[in-house]
Amino acid sequence: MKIFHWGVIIMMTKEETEKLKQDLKERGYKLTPQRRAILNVIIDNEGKHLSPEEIYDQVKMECPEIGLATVYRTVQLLEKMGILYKMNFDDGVSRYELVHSTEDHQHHHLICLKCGAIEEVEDDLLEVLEDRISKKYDFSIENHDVKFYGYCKRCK
Amino acid sequence: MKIFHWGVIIMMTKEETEKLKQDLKERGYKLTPQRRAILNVIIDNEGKHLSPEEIYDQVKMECPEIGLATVYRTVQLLEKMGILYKMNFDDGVSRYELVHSTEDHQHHHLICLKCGAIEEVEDDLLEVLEDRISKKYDFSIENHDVKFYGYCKRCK
DNA sequence: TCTCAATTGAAAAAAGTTATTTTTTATCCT
DNA sequence: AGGATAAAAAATAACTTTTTTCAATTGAGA
Ligand SMILES: [Mn+2]
Ligand SMILES: [Mn+2]
Ligand SMILES: [Zn+2]
Ligand SMILES: [Zn+2]
Repeated sequence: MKIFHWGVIIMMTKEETEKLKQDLKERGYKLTPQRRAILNVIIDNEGKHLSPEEIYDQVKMECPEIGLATVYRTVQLLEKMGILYKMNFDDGVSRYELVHSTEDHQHHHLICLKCGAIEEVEDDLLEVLEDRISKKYDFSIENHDVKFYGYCKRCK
Repeated sequence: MKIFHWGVIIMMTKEETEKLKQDLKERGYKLTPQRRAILNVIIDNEGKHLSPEEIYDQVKMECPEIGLATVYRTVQLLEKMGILYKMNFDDGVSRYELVHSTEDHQHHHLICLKCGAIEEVEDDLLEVLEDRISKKYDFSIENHDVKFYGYCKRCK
């Protein structure tokens, strides 16, 4: 297992790999080295929000012959399987992160207008607003996408 | 003034046109027929969220020789001036709407996962959440982008 | 009217993403 | 283990949206 100066690379355990293989099999998909490498990169970068290109750059270290199209195909597949969540921070690329199994709604993000840092918000706290919207607009809410733009502690 | 079956076209008044001309002049820009036509289309479609291509298609009725690049340039300019707000509904294009002068924060949107209808939410109701975030994360909030995904009254 | 910077339309380029084609491979079955 | 087969891969082309380039035009002011 490789060690980088900023910490240890986390990888899927044997059990997680088996679980993934099983999930894929149930839908008629295969577990390829490319797919494993891509998911490993995403797990290694938990907390970041990587674009396909960024994933590609990292995956090439493990798997230098991989193609960018394979990364695109894989993240789409993993999103369809509910393993990844696709996000848009209006910077011209799509970004992906692991779905946190503990949360039933997507968490919120704080985006610094100066340095671009993205911070995650633990609290949901939208129950009141969502209840009111459900009733007032007769709209059943399945999920949300909440971003706050402003200045982080370092920039304000 | 043209009348369509779904209503009357709203246009900038003389005063609004003068105000815009003044605003542009202050920044060294000109009020061209193309810019006026583009803004008129956006005003005519208040409540919708038009893409540059959609604006282009409509503007061509008034101004058939206009180029798509001019539409892109103009919406960018109007956004920079605080007249338009650029949004992203993850459908592959950017979309624009008039900034509502009455609201200090962008309003929320309800997006139907079945029919794609987009409805606007009047209530902000994020004060509690924003206060808490400001304190807990030491982050000063300037604006937000809040979307709720679910099923509208017709689709659920 | 003359000047000049701003703006335009057309075309090309860039950037991100998806589709196509051929080759390779993971999985299942004997 | 070996072979069949459907899925996935790489490579490449195509596509979509947006930006840039550039020569020609225009608007505002002197
Ligand atoms: Mn996140
Ligand atoms: Mn709106
Ligand atoms: Zn910052
Ligand atoms: Zn609907």
